[in-house]
Amino acid sequence: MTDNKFRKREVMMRCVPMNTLQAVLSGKWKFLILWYIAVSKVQRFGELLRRIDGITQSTLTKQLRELEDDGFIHREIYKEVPPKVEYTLTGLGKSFVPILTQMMMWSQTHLCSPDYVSPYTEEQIKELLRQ
Amino acid sequence: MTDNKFRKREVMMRCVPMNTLQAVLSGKWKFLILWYIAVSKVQRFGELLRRIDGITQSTLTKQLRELEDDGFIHREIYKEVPPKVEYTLTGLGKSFVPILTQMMMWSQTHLCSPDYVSPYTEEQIKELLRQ
DNA sequence: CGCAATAGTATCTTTTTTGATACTACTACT
DNA sequence: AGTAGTAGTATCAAAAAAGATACTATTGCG
Repeated sequence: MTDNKFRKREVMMRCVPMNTLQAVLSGKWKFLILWYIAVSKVQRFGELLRRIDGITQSTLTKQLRELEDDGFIHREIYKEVPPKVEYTLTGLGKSFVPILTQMMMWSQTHLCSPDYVSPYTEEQIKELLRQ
Repeated sequence: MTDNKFRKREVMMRCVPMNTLQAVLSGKWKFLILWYIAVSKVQRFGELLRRIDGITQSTLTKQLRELEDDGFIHREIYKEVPPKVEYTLTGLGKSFVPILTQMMMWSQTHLCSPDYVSPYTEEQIKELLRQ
């Protein structure tokens, strides 16, 4: 699976940037999943399922497949028992992290209550903005 | 309608930033609508309908109402015949424009074909990043 | 009078997305 | 032999989102 395979190829060809982005990352979970993978770098399926509040197993599976098909994440299967699968960001995925980080920060200051305390350290943020 | 009225208040109270943002701006059209309003600053209903490819009138109405309820846009009704309604960004909406702009630019370089030519001038981009 | 123009609303239907539930495979451990 | 643990799949159901269609109001114009 390379960074150049997209589910919605037609959209990409005559690309209108916002339309394409919207087509690829719309839905209820995509940003959240990318964010959780970005923050902890490597994620196993079960851990994502536990962390992302409210998502079901089948939905998570589908969303991860789509993100993989669209080139945002890589799925590494370890031939172990019990099974182990790790999800990591691809180059494309990593390049999107600074935007996710800014979205998180924007939401923090504009949507969350004023006394909200960020769970992320400044160093963490800096790193997320860099990658 | 102020910047502090949200459709999904419960989400905001115990705010987990990415969750809240996702809850408020998910769906197939929100980013696109905000983007079109941001780029041309003031928009009439019919113009948005013509510009946003594939959206239907009833869907556009619904999405605009939600964006209004969530404090991103302002709806100005002119008591004229035929009717005239203009949509503009609120303070909250404007504060989100730099992120939209970066999303657009990211999509341009990472999703669109390499020979894609941006329809936006550098000055326009600069201004969009500032506001 | 009949029509155009604009921004809708009100219903109903379809499509898409998400969820619930049950099931599988493999191995180690008790 | 039965159970736990992981990452699923398969099927069906429900909910949410989006779309189609018909309708409204107002006024100026021919």
